Amino acid sequence: MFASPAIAADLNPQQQHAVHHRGTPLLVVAGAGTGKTKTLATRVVQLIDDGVDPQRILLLTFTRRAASEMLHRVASATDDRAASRVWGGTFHSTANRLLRNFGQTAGLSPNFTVLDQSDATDLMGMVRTEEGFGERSKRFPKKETVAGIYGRMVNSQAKLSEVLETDYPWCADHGDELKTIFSAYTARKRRHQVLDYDDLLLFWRALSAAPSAGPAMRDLFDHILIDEYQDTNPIQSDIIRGMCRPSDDERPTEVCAVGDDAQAIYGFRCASVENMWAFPDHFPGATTVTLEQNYRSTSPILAVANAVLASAPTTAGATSHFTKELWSTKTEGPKPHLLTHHDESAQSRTVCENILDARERGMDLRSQAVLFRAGHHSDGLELELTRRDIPYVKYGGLKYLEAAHVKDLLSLLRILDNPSDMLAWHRVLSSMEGIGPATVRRLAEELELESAENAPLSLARFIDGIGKVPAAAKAEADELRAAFADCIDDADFPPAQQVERLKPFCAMVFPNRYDNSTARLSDIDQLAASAAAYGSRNRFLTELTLDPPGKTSDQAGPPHLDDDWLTLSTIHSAKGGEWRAVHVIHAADGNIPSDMALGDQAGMAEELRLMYVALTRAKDELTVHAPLRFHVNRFGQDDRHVLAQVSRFLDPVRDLFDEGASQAQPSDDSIIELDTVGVADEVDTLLASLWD
DNA sequence: AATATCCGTATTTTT
DNA sequence: TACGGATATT
Repeated sequence: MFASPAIAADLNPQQQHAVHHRGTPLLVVAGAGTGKTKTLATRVVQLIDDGVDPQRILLLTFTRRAASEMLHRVASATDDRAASRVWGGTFHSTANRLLRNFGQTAGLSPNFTVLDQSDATDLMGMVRTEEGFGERSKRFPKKETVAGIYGRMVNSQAKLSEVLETDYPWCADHGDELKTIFSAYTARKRRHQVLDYDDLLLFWRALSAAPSAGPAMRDLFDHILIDEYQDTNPIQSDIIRGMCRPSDDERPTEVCAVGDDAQAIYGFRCASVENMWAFPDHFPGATTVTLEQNYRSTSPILAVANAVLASAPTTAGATSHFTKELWSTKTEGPKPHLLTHHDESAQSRTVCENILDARERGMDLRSQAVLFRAGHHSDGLELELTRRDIPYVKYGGLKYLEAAHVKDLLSLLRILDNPSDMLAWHRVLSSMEGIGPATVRRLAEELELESAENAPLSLARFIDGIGKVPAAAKAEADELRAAFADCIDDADFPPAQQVERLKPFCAMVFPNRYDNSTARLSDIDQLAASAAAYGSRNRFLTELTLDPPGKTSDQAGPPHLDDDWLTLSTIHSAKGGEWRAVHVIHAADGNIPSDMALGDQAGMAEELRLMYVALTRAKDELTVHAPLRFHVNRFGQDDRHVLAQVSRFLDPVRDLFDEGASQAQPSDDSIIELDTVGVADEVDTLLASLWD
């Protein structure tokens, strides 16, 4: 029965079951650290071993990183070529791939452009202005809010009125205007051959349900495996069902979903655990396998994680339906530490010292991580790490792609790739000296940009010199026309060279736009370097939007230390990761749970699961930090503080921790800070006494 | 019509 | 801080 004993030899019986089960839909409930990745990868290996054609296997993961990690494992257990033929990737990247092939039937050009979230928001903003809801100061919702409403409506498949009522009550008066904007937004996307993230899923779902394309799409795969099923949304659930040949088919598609309802942390993206809970209903006859043996963490760490989860209210916002009690054979290990600190800087110093200390004990930086709720929570720590020359890489938070100058360059490429991409034209044209909204509008008319069929012609017209620009923009426009002319033929001019060719234009335009233009220009070189990996402009652009580099550029660290670095990560981006030593920082109430989630039951439950995810990343050593004082506002120079308390999720389980206050003395800085507060008050009182 | 300047306000998580 | 929006200036 076990064709490849070597492959599956070190799996436990439940894992074996998950690997070998055939014939009915399979749901694997896999607790944190229970070997989920290994099990899924082994199942793929086994399928290939059993003679399934690799390209008839679809493996859907949450991130591209997860997909490549899994396929890497498959590759090392089979021959590499088999692994590379498996369809692996995120829902969005798979949608992209399918739509490039099947999209024509739905009226999509094969080189449509994919808008990332901020592009989509900008487009929504443009439409909002055009429809006349921008100027008047009648407090119309901002473009971010409009985009937010739209996204929630689409992804949760709810009516606009419902979304307004439950999530945006203060916008309820603007229902009609929003409808106008949404339909204009949609029309515009279609006309210009651009898709936003949601469209990728919507088109995929629509195609799989279409009488013509549906059967062809369902015929592509015999096995569909989905990772992180608890974080799928209703559309994705529809897609899976739409892609499956039903159980009464001659050869039904075999589905295998893997997930952990205790780790659902993407509710804000309309993911709903209900998908996972409803799996047995959606797929009649489904078998459920539960993995409970944890191979990652020591028992004392699991004890804390289990206790946190168990303390969740079992009422409405139920945290886990699939009960499981994680256990480990790694019974030995220190109790987790819970450290309170005087303030953030004491926390930063303690974390650094603990990390260096662990390295002395032989734990290299790569097996240590610092996790936090929000991207900016690591700001203080990053300063301290830099000061101490500790190299690190940060995952999550602000992305390099969102930097304005990077978008500038990508817009240039996007025009070449899809000349009907108005958003890109808009950005590029208005970057030139003396060109504002009115001139852009006139240019768009002269170039006949509005009619999508003529788009390539419009680009040709621009290159030929059509489109009068103000004198101040003359040199810039000439350079742009020349650069476009050189780059227009994608076939024998690789994307990296196109980026290089477009750089002089950037060099002319950046100084007016940005104060640190040299630094920004050197980023363009970096972009050229990453473009070198791609054969075509369209591939490069699409990959970049669907799989943006998750890490922000690493700041600290002399080059000779580059082979060892510390990981900093948001908890969201840490999903699936594991490290020997984990520090969770800013575990104070208001941070975890985020105070934005207070007052909302479902939100609170999700924050708790977030804490659970953070705690279960640790293999051997876990330290949770809570600074008890922090600044009222992150920005201004004022030194007002508020007192915080240890996260409410940890408070009830404190006896499972070794507790301590930070050894770090308040720094000189903070002593001065403290005095200054008093001094300032004194001075103010004195001054006030002068005019009272 | 474009741009310079000032003011106020924000505060998550990501494909 | 840093960005968007509104107002003032060129």
